Amino acid sequence: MYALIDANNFFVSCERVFRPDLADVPVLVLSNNDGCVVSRSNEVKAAGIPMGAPRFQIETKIKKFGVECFSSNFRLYGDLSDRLMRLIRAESGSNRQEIYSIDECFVWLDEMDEARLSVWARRLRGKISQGLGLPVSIGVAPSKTLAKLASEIIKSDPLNDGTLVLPPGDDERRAGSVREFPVGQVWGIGRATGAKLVEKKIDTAGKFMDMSREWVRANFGLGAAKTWAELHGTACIDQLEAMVSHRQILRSRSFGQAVTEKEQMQAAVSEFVTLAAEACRRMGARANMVTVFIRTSNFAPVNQLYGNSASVSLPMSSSNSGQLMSAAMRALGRVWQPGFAYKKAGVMLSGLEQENAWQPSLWLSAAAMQADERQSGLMKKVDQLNRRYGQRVVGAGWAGMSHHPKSKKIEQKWFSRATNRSPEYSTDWQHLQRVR
DNA sequence: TCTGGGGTCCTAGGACCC
DNA sequence: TCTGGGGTCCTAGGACCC
Repeated sequence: MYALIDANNFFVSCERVFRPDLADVPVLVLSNNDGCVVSRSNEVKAAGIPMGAPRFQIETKIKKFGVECFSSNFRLYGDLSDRLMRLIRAESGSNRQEIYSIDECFVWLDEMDEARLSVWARRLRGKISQGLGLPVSIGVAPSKTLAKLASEIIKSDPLNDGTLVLPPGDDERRAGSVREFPVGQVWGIGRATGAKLVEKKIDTAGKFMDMSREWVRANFGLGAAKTWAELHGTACIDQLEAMVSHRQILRSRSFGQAVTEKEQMQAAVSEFVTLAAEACRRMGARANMVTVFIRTSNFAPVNQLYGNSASVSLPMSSSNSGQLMSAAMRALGRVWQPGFAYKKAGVMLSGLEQENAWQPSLWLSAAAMQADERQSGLMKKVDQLNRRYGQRVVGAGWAGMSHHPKSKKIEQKWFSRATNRSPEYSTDWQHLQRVR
């Protein structure tokens, strides 16, 4: 049996943990750069503000309903997520948890009777509420897709205790709320497949389940066929699927103001390289390819649209900020075109291999190997310093520096806008909540 | 008149998830 | 004026081999 534990309106709930005065106030959280809505309280949903709406299109509703708007505070959400996952792990045993996203995880359970499963779920939900103040929905079922569906059903029903168990082989129960569930909202059925199904008059999970598996496979591919089997109670999404090591690392941002100078773009790209390289080292990996992409606004007039990317392969894989940086700068040089107003850029590391199992080139000299080891040692020290004394005490290239290496001051136009970011209550001593 | 059978690898694009 | 930031997997088609 699988349990899915899913935090309700996660980012909004994180803000409310430290702002109990907002418990009954409509609250929303905006994406980076204060661009789009990424998390909504139930009141905001009820007010008809859709997920992903750009802020400037909903100004009147924000005023009308008195909506409290937060800029995103990912250090806060990340820290509360860590605490949530640790608490769940402590309650369910190690090796039984699979973290699926920042706000949800699966837990693998032994088969018990329905009543005991239900008690287990309610107890866990209570502990999370008491320990962290976060509301969660818990679905328990014989497949991940059904567990997820159960949590969705129960989340939208305010009159229950936030947990729902779908026991194996219980077709009677599934005949009700599961069968009526809109097919387009089933995990694994997205917009495109959902629309095609509805066109064929298959608009609920039940009608989808009534089709033959062969038909689903032939018309919608392997993914949809797996979803079909999972809905029928056959677990076929691999237990460890989400746990395999990462295949790529991407760091990108939309800019607060458009960037038109190459030096500005270099500063931004070097910041993204630094972030990506840190993430790479944190997961004990090395990369052998660096990709840089830059682009104008998607909403720019056609003759002012431009976007391009370039990749540079490294002679040997690396997690060294300096080496990745010089590769990224070469890639940027290939795609940079003057005369455009750039709104976004990013850096991707791929060809990842594990540090303890990386494949050096056959022609690599002993001296080069030694140099690589020295560089790795240097990076470890840099990471330690930054962890201990704060972000970017030590950096490479232009990362996070307000000055160009040639000491020419450059304005950091590309920094994201964040007009209403909450404090880092749980990760920064300076931001500790004051109790009066 | 007739035009094989069996593979691998890479890439771009689409679809999906949060 | 203003439109996010991460990821994964599958599929089709092209290029190549014998």
